[in-house]
This record gives sequence, structure tokens and C-alpha cells, in this order.
Amino acid sequence: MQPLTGFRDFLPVACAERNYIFAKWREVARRYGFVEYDGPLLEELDLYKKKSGDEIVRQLYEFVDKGERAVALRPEMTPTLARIIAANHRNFRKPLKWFSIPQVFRYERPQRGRLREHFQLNCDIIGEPSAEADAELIALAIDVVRGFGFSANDFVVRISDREFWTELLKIEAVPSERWEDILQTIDKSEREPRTKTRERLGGLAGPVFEILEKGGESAKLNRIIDSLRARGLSDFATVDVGIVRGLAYYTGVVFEVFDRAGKFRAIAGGGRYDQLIAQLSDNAVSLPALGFAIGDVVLGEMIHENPSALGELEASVRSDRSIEIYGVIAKEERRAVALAVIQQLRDQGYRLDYPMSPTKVPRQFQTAEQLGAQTAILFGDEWPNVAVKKLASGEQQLVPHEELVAHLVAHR
RNA sequence: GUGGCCAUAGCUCAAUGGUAGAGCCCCAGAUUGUGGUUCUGGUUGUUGCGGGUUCGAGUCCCGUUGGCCACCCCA
Repeated sequence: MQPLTGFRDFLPVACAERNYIFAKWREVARRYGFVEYDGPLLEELDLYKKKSGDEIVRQLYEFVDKGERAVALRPEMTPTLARIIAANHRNFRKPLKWFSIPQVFRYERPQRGRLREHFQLNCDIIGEPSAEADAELIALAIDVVRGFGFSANDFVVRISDREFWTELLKIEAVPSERWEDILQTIDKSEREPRTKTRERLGGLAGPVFEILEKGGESAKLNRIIDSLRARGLSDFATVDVGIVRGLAYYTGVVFEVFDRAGKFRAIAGGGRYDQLIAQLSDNAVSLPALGFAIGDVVLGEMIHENPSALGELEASVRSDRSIEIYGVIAKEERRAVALAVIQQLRDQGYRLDYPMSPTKVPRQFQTAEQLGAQTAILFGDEWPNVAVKKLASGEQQLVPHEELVAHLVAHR
């Protein structure tokens, strides 16, 4: 009995790790004034076909439902967001800053850092054309990764602008149907031998290599870098025109986040998609937009290989799982009064556990320890007093049960 | 969709073609009211599944399923 290929069970520790990652994502996104939204897990297949073409269907988790509708599990959040925005944008003052933590799906063979399902933080800014929005989004991406304990020695954001390439293609009068293919080749040029790239580019190879070597510079990118510098974040970013990104809908600035050591695949990526909302709404609505996504799988791998980031995660996991108090029922005849006190403490918000069947006292202390309790409260011969024991120090004192809450609050 | 490696107890892993084991975890006891350390004892297997070779297969061969990794592709 196993989960389906590429899908994960989240046992308590894994779930606590996930909670830690989600909590950090939410915290940082909110710091930037983003508000959370969500959408359906399942969408019409056409939503993805319209944007990316039929060939993407090969990688989609898609099927025909009982109503004969062609549907797909969402492979990414952006089309859903664009759909929601096209339908609802009049209700909101621009610009919008929205985030979501969807689980997304792809039908492909699992490999390192890549499953058939993962969670990703998606942050998008809608209705803001200025480069300051690109800078704001990139700053957020940096702070999201920083939030897990990483520094400028650990990761870098590589920023580019597709317009470097689309301008060239215009000048060279390349027919638009070839653009996608050429952008893909440039995107891949870092990972492939130069001769192969040259072969694919043909006559464009010369100017493309020239731009790749010279690097890019533009007023727009300068403004973004200046904005990051003003925030003290310039050490985390570099301009790299080799970044193109695979998705067809990006129109301007694009960026990807990498670990400095180059051990992992890209941990986050995003960019501007000014035409997508118009495209999906058949030109009913046109709004400039940009966004980025960071997934839980690669990020999790990276955290696990960085001692200090791992330490922060483990501390969070411990406290997420721990109870505060264990009620030791030393005499079964005290069970009823113990339950009354336990209920009272739980009403006060304490996380508390106790044995549900008669259990030897040493065993109960072991359980208390194992559950991470800081305090044990003994119900036994001392009644109407209870013994309050601090498990870290071993110190123990008798407290009248009606004074217990006040005592605990005072010694928290 | 293509290729490579792997599959033994809940977990990590042993076992020249010759009786399937260890550590950890879990349970119980030493200790009938005080934890983290000890010590003792105990449970757990269709060796992924199906076939073949052999006197004899966890071990060799074929198939299959699953996992990992790479490619394709990329959220």
C-alpha cells in the first residue's frame, strides 16, 4: 500500500515541515501587503490549451469527467488567477497584490526535486506597469528565501528581460512563429554545447552569442537593480540575459532563483505576463501583470542541506508537535477530578495530553517526555493538591488544584 | 515517452548457490507513585510479484510492478 507514483503522504513530521514552510510563505507575503486567495484544483482543459498550445496536454493530469467535460488538474496557478482577475477585477482597486499556496500537478516521471504534485507559493501583482512592480516582486522573492535562513552566499536571483531577445528578433525580421523556438534555444544554451546552440540558431547565432557575452543593460533593468540596492538587497541579484524561462506567456522581465552552489534546479521563478489576461478573456480585459512561484520540494531539499536553515526548521517542527503539559494519573480513583482540571486547562488554551487507559507512572513520564511536554501534573494521593513538575529541571511542587491555572500562568 | 541502477523485518542494512540475521523502533519486565541512562526478555518476513535454471535460489536468468537517477520537458 503506497501512494500513487509521484504523490506524497505527509506523516506528522513531514506535515509539520510543510506547515513551517507555508507559515513562512504567508508571513513574508503578508509583510509585502499581499492578500491570500484560492481557486479550484480542477479546471477546464481549454484554460491551459488556450495559453500554451495542445502539446502541453502531454504533461497534464487530464481526463474526461462524468459530464463529458475535458478537465485537468491545475499544472500552475497563473491561468486560474488570470481567469479570476478577468472576471472580477472591477471589484478591486489597482494594483492588486495577491498570493496563493496551491497544490499543482503534472503527469510526468518523478525525479529529484520534481514529483507529480507539489505545493507552491504564487505571488502576483496585477495592474501595475512600472518597473517598480518588477523590483517589488523580486524583492519579495528574495525575502521569501531569506526567511528560511539563507543569505546572499547561499542563493542568487538572476534577472533578465525577454525584450532583449524580442527586440533582436524584430530587428532581424524573424517570423513570429519561430520566436518561441528561438527563445527556448537561448534558454537552454547554458546547459547545451555551444555547437548545438549555434546549429539551432543558424544566422542568429552571432548576435545572440554577442548579447549573451556582453550581458544586458537597459533603463528598465537598471531601475530594478537600483530599487533592490535601495532596499539593501542588491547582493542577492544579478543581471543575466541567459534567463528566458520556458513558459510562452512571459512578455518582459523574467527571473529565476538559484542556489549559489548549483546543486539544485531553480528554486523559484517568475516574470511579467502583460498579455495573458487579455488573451484568456478574448480581449475583454487587459491588465499588465507579473508573478513568481516557489515550490516546496526543491526549497525543502535545500533547507535539509543547510545546517542553520535545518536548525530553524527543526525547532519549528518540535514546537509544532509538542504538547505543553502532560497529566499524569497516578491513581485511577483521581481520573474524574483529573479530567475536570484537564478540561479547565485546555479551555485556557494549554496543549495537554494524558493516558486514556490505566498506565504505570514511569511509563506516563516517558510519554510526557516523548511528547515534548515541559510540565507534568500529577493527580494522586496529594489531592486536593496536585504535584506540578518541571520536566527540564526535575523540580516539583505541590499546588492546590484551584490555584493551578494561576500558578501555571505565573510560571509559564 | 527513452535509458541506467536498485528492491531482504515498521526503519537502516547484513547473509561464497547450502538452516534468513543485526542494530534501531515498538511491547513487557527489572522499578505495585516519578522521565531522559542502563539491563533482561519478546513480536515482526510469501526476501516486491510471476516464471525459469539447479539436488538446492535472497543470491543466477527472463518477465512484471514499484522506487531512485538521468534524458525529454519544465510549474
